[in-house]
Amino acid sequence: MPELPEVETIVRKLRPAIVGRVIARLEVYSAKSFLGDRLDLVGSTVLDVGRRAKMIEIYLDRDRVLLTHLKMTGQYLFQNQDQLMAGGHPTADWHRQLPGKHTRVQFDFEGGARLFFNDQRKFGWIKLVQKPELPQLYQKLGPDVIDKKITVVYLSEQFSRRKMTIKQAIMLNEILCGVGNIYACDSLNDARISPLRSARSLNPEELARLLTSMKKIIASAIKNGGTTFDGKYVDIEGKSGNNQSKVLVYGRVAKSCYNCGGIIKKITLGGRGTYFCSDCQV
DNA sequence: CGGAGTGTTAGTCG
DNA sequence: CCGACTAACACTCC
Repeated sequence: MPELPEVETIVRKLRPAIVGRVIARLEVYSAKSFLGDRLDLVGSTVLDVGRRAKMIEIYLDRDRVLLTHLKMTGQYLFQNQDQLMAGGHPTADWHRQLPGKHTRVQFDFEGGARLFFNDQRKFGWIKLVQKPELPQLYQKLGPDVIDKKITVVYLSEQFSRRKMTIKQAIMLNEILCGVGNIYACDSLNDARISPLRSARSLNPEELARLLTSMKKIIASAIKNGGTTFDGKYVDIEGKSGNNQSKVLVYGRVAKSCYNCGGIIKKITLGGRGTYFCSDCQV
């Protein structure tokens, strides 16, 4: 269930794996997982792989883009048959049967490599769109949290009109993209700000602290290859990330806060589990 | 067995 | 405009 660091990790591994490959076959096992007209996809070449917010962009020839949102349980898994036949090492998930129970879409490339879109809960999707449609599709999205456009002045202006809590506000995609539940909780802990504060109540000094924390937490999670709980996020080889050992508060209810030793509490905000330390987060 | 919870986000309704 | 709530779905945990 990827947030920005997990999606970014997938994109970085997917790019060298599939750029230049030609789609030889497409199999859709779950109709609702593939949106758009998929005629003429066979024979298309992958030109590049990118990311916007938590979406993966697979650029094809003829100005087409396969846009993917992994939502809660989506995964891309890549297997390279020709490398195996040439004596390469099996990938980490080689024990995994692919296509499997949760495989919703399968791409076969010329030469034998295959890309699987697995998604247990079927919230995720792959959508075939035309490149010129992208700006329209992204219209309601704020800048990525790591974008230079996100400044204290920008956040202050955006939050001033909102009555919601600061935690809900930093997860709102129309303001800024890429901060999901884990990193929202952790950023607030790092910045020593309570998730229960109203967004408009933060002063510029607190906003600056929060912004620094969000960027730091996200960058560190990318460096660590993302956070894996229960195997729900894995990279394209089926491998878990390494950031779970670095998590500050998410999922650590009743454990002690690394800042101050206080006991971490769990509450619900906007229907999402929210972990924080009421001793040092004020 | 029933109910709650899960890393997302659109949509609806007041 | 805003915010509260729900649905989409499958599975695990208590």
